[in-house]
Amino acid sequence: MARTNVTIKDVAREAAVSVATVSRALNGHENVAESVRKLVVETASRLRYQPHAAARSLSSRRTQTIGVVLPDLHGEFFSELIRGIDAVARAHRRHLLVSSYHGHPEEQGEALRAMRGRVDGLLVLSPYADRPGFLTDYLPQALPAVLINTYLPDSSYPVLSIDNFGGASAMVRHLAESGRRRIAFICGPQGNFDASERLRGYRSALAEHLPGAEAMELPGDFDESSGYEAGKRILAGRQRPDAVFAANDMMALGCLYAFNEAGVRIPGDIALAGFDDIPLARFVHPPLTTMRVNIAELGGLALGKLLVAIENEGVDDATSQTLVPELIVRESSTTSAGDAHNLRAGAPAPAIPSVS
Amino acid sequence: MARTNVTIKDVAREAAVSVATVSRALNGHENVAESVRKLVVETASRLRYQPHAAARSLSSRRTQTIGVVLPDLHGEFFSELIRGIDAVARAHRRHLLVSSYHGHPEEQGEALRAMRGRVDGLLVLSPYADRPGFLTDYLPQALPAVLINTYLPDSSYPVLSIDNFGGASAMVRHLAESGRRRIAFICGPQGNFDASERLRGYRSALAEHLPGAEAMELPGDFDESSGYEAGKRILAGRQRPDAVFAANDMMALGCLYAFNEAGVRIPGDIALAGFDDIPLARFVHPPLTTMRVNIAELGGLALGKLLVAIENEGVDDATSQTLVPELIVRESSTTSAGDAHNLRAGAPAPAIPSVS
DNA sequence: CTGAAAGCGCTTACAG
DNA sequence: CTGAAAGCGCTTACAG
Repeated sequence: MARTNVTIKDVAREAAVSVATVSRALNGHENVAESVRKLVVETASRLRYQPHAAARSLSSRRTQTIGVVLPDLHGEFFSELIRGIDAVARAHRRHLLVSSYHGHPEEQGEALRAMRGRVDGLLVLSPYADRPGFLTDYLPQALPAVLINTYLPDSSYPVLSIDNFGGASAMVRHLAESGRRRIAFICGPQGNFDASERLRGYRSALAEHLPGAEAMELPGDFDESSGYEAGKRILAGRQRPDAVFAANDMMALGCLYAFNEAGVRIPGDIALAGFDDIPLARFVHPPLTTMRVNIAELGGLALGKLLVAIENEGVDDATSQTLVPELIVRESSTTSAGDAHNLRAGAPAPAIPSVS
Repeated sequence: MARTNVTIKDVAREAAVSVATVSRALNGHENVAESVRKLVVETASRLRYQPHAAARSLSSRRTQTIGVVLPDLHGEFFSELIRGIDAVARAHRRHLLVSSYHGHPEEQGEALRAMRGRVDGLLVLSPYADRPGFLTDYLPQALPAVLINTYLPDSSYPVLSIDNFGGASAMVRHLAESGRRRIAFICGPQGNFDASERLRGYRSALAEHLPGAEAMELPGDFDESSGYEAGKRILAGRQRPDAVFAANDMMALGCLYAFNEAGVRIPGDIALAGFDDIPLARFVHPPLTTMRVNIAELGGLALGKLLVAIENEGVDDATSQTLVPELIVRESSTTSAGDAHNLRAGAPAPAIPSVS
C-alpha cells in the first residue's frame, strides 16, 4: 500500500472546495461549474492525485475489475484466452484479477469465494465442472458470472463454449469428401467434456457421410504418447484405415511419429487430422490438417457477455453461445500437394519446415 | 458487486458478540477466548460469510494483491512468467492483478498509476525502459516494486534479469570447445537490451576463447525471416563460418531453413545454436542447441523478492539479481550423433521429430 | 478477553 | 451548482 499518498482531502483543501465537489468534478458529473471542474482537475493532476481504488470500490460498490478463475495457468490455451480477455478488458478499462486453482474442489471454491469485494463479475473456466452444485455453492451470490467451455446442463449462468461436436463433424465430412472411406478416431480422456463431444461428432458425421462404415475408435488421453500408441495399434491391426482423426493435435503428432517410424506415407497411405491447431501443427512434416479453435476470441466474447450482464444486473440472461471452430486443411489430409490449401485467408505458413 | 451479502455485522448479531470480536476471531488474533472463537468461526461459516475485500483493504491498508504490469500478454514468455509468478502467489495466498500496456508510454504510466489502492506491490516488466524518469514518474510512491528483465543503470528498485551476457559467452565457449573456429553471430534488434548483451557476450567470449579470430556479425531483428536472410548471406559469403550462433531461437530456425534449402549439413558442415529454448527448438531437425532461460523461475524469484520488500517496508533493498541460463546441447552443434547430450537431467525430449 | 468508537478514502443522497 | 454528513464494511488502538 502506498503510505504517504495524496487523498481527495488534499485536493479539496488545495482547490478550496469540498471533497464532494472534487469527487464530482473528477468523475465527470454534470452538476459542476466548468471553472470549478477545471480548477479541480488541474489541482489533482498537479498533486498527482490518484483515487484510492479500495475506498472507491467500497462506497461505489464497483471495482472495475473482472475476476478470471482458471484451473491452470499453463501453455497456449491459457495465454490465448487471457490475451483475448485482456484486449476487451483494456477497451473497457477494466482490470483483470486472475486466479488459478489446482486440483481440489475446495481450493477452487476458495478461489471463487475470495473474489467477493474484489471484482464486479467472474469469468470461470472449469472443464470438469460436472460436480453438481459446485458453482452455486461457491460463487458469491449476486455476482454475475460467465462460464467458459464448461458443461453445465441447466446453468443459471451463460456459458460460452467451443462447438466440439460441430467441429469434429466437419472434420469427418472433410475427410469423407476427400475420398477417405475408413476413418479411425483416437479418443480423448474419458469424462472430459471436450473429448466426448468430439467423439459424438465423429460418430454422428460418420453415420451421415459414410453410412455403413464401421467406426474405429482407439483410446487416448490427449497426450502425445497415447497418440503414438494408437498409431502403432492401428498399424498392427488387420485392416488399416485410410484416415486417422485424432481428438486433439498432440495425439495426432504422436500418431504421425508412429506412422513415420513405420514408413507409412502421409497423406499417401493414410490421411491424418487433429483438433486445436496448436502452433506445432504447421511445423511438422507434413503440416497437419486440424480444426482451429480461436481461443482468444472465446475469451473476448465471454468478457463481452459478462460486461453486459454486469450492466443489466437483475436481468438474468443465461443464454449460452457456441464458437464454431474452423477447418484448416494442410498437407496431411490431401492427396496431392497441389490440393493443400488453407481455408483461412491471411498469413502464409511460416517458413520453418521440418527438414531432414 | 455482490449485492445482498452477509457482512461482519450479521455474524456479530448472530453470534451475539461485537464486530470487533468477530474480526479478531476470524483473523486469528490471540486475544479471543477459545470458546468465543469457535462460536464465531462456526457462525461465520454457517452464514457463508466472506469478508469484503475492499473494506478490509481500506482499513488494514493491505490488499493481499500483487500487480503484474507487462508490455504484452503474448505467447510463451508471458505465459511462463505468469505461471512462475502464480505458483509463488498461491503459496503465499496473494492475488494477482495483471495489466498490460501496448505502445504509448502514457498508457504504461496510466496502468501503473491505476494500481494505487489495488495492490501491495508491483512486478514490472519493461524491456525497453530506457526512458529516464519513466518509472519514478508513474510508479505510485511508497509502493514496493521489482523490475523484471529491465535495464536500469541505477535503479532504486531491485531488478531481476537474465544473464544474457553470460549465456552468450557460454554458448561461444561451447562451440569453441567443440572444435569450431569460425563462429558467426546473428544479432538481435538494435536498441534491445537482451540483444546487445548477447552480442557483448559473443564478442567477449570470442576474444577469450578464440583469440585472433575475427568476429562475423550479421544483422537481425529476432524474427525468423531475418535469420533466414542471414543464413543466405552467410552461404553467399566468400569464407563460410563453421558455426552460427543466433541471438535467439527464432532466427536460428530461419537460418536452419536457409541452410537446409542449400543442402548444407548441420552440424556436419556448420554447427548452429540459438538462445531461449523455445518449445520448437527440440522439434526441428536437427534439434537445436540453445540456452535455456527459465522464465517461470524468473517470475517466481521476482515475486519472492517483492514479498520480502513488502514485509520490510522502509528498508530499501535495491539489490539486483541475475538468472544464469543453461546450456542445452542438442544435435545441431555436435559432430557425431553420439555426442549429443542434454545437460539437464529430466524428461527426455518428446517423441515428435520432424520426420520427412 | 471484550466492546464502543474512530477511521481508512471515497461516493452519494439530502439540503440549500 | 455546492457543502455537510452519512455510510460503504472492515480493523485497530483505547478503555475497561
